[in-house]
Amino acid sequence: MSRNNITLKELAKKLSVSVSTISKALNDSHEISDATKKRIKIVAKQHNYQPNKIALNLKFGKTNTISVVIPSIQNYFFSQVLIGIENVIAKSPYNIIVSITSESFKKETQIVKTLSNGVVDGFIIAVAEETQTTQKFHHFESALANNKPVVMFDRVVKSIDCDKVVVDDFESVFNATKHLINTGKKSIALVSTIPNLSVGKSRTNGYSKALIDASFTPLIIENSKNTIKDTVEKLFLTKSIDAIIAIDEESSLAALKIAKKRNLQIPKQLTIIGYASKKMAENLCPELTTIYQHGFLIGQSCAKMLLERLKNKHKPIHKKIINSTLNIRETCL
Amino acid sequence: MSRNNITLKELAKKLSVSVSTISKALNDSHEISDATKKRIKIVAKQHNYQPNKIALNLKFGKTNTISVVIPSIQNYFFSQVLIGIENVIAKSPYNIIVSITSESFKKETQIVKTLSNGVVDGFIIAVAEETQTTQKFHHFESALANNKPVVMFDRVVKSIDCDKVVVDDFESVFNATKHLINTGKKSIALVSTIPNLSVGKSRTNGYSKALIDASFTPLIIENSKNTIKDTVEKLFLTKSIDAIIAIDEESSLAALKIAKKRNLQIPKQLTIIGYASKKMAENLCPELTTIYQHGFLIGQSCAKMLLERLKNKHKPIHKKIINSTLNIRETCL
DNA sequence: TTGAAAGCGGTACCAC
DNA sequence: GTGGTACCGCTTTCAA
Repeated sequence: MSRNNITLKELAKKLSVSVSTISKALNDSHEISDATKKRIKIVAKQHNYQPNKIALNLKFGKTNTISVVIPSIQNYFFSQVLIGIENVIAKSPYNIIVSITSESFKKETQIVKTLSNGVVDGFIIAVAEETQTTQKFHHFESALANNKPVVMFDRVVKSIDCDKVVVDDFESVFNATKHLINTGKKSIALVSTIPNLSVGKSRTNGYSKALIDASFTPLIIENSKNTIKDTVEKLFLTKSIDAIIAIDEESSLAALKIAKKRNLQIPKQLTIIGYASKKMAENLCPELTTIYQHGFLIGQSCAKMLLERLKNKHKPIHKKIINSTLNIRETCL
Repeated sequence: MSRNNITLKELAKKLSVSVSTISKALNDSHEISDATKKRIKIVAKQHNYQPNKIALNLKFGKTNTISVVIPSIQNYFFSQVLIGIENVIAKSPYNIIVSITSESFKKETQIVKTLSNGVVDGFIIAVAEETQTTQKFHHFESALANNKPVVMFDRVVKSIDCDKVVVDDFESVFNATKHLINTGKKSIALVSTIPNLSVGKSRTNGYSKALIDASFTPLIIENSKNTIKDTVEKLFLTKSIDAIIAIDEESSLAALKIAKKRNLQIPKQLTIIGYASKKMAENLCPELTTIYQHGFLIGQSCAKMLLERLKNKHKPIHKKIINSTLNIRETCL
């Protein structure tokens, strides 16, 4: 295990020429004679010279790196988005660094503040749950003030003036609920473990609106991921339900699991529409009807928007909406 | 949207003191009077001064950042490991940047080479599939030569002399197969979509050894993720099988799906042992018996090893083995 | 065609 | 207690 990379200075000494000559030669400047270029390049290769990125970053005040900040990596949606971002950025001169907040406000602020100070050129962010509950957004303002553009997706902050890519959460759940009503369901419950998230609220609102429009009373079951199964079990004991909208993966799995445990016939006695990855949905039994959010597309859009913004800081702020689709599978007819 | 962060120099001008005074004051040097410190700190806070990380990195020749390179983020195992790494690193002064190779050799070399040049202080890597097939490892050697320690996990390279954390792939599949033999299974097939991976080979070898030890003939079904279902279907048509060992998630899901399609009674007519995330395994029906790899622990071990190595470059190379456990669920008695 | 030197944004040694 | 300056590794302008 040897020392750090060889530097220009060391090469210069070895070759008895100046540092600037080396630099120019390696960058194929016309100022340098072909002979010297050749001589220098050979020695550089011998020593496996690689320019120090950090020095370049400092020199040019940019790093060609963008930061992707997501609350969790265990979440199929966020990993889909990440792949979409990757897909676009890989074709650009930029690199990605991914950070995970674990839904923590403190981690999020720390990450954003650290990376703002010269480490990255811009951000793609889905806001942590804790940040959405505390409603403290100073770190985003500071990044923007610092000339680091931000693109928010899915979990966005209304009051922050930046590019955004969002899902039609309200509409998609509204439509799904209407679909259930139209197929004759009389008692539709909503199950959620994400009441604190903006997306959870929008989805719940969409559900409520559809029910109220049809003169039904909303029945909203909210609880933590740990206790949601028990809560669903209680629901079945106390109410007679013929359909469930589960607005996150945990809720969806809990609803299906408990329904099966109680030997309910699906979808005959109970219809379920939920959220889950394609892989999960297709391997459950019965296969789960889902509201599919096109994470890959969302990621692509975020990346494109950020690249645009990095090119042109002054174009107007844009908010893009990506529509979800209802993927009908066995739990729903 | 204003300019970049304010610099020490600009602060110095505003306050009519020297740059060094500002720097010392903000770093609470005893050389500076309390009055001046106060004055400077107030103005610094007003202007939201944050030291430029890149300048510090260049100055000190280290970045307090470590790179985690994984082949895929869609893979439950790698995300488990990532959480484990996060868990340890979060308590250290280091930051993590995550990069995804998508199993591509080219991406992997690009990532490692780019980050080696001053961007990170060390690596935690699971080698890409393509790298394992091409058997080109120069980028790792170059990182090590560059004084950037590397910890490999799961997908490791024998010939590279670095710290490693591996799973007992051979033994765990050997034991699982023996378990099946001991419970009276006569015709045990192995299904795989990862014949090119070192871990796939080890698992398959473990299976073969157990069968041969018991004087059975191995029956190995290998194919791509896209076509594995068809291959399994053919298997059922041509052979009479009473147990399957599926050594990756795709294979496991395919085996279960096709078995159900053919109305085989599980585990009565067909026993299945596979690989899958806990969440997936518990929500399949019947629930899947899995070989569980303790990804979180593996991640923690990797992180601890790298931190140790960064502290002490000269301690002997270490290879740690994390044993898997067989999580018995409904597909196996 | 080559080299000297300034500068990117900090820190720290050494004078004063 | 405060300020000047060299240095980290590189690029680039300007002079030779």
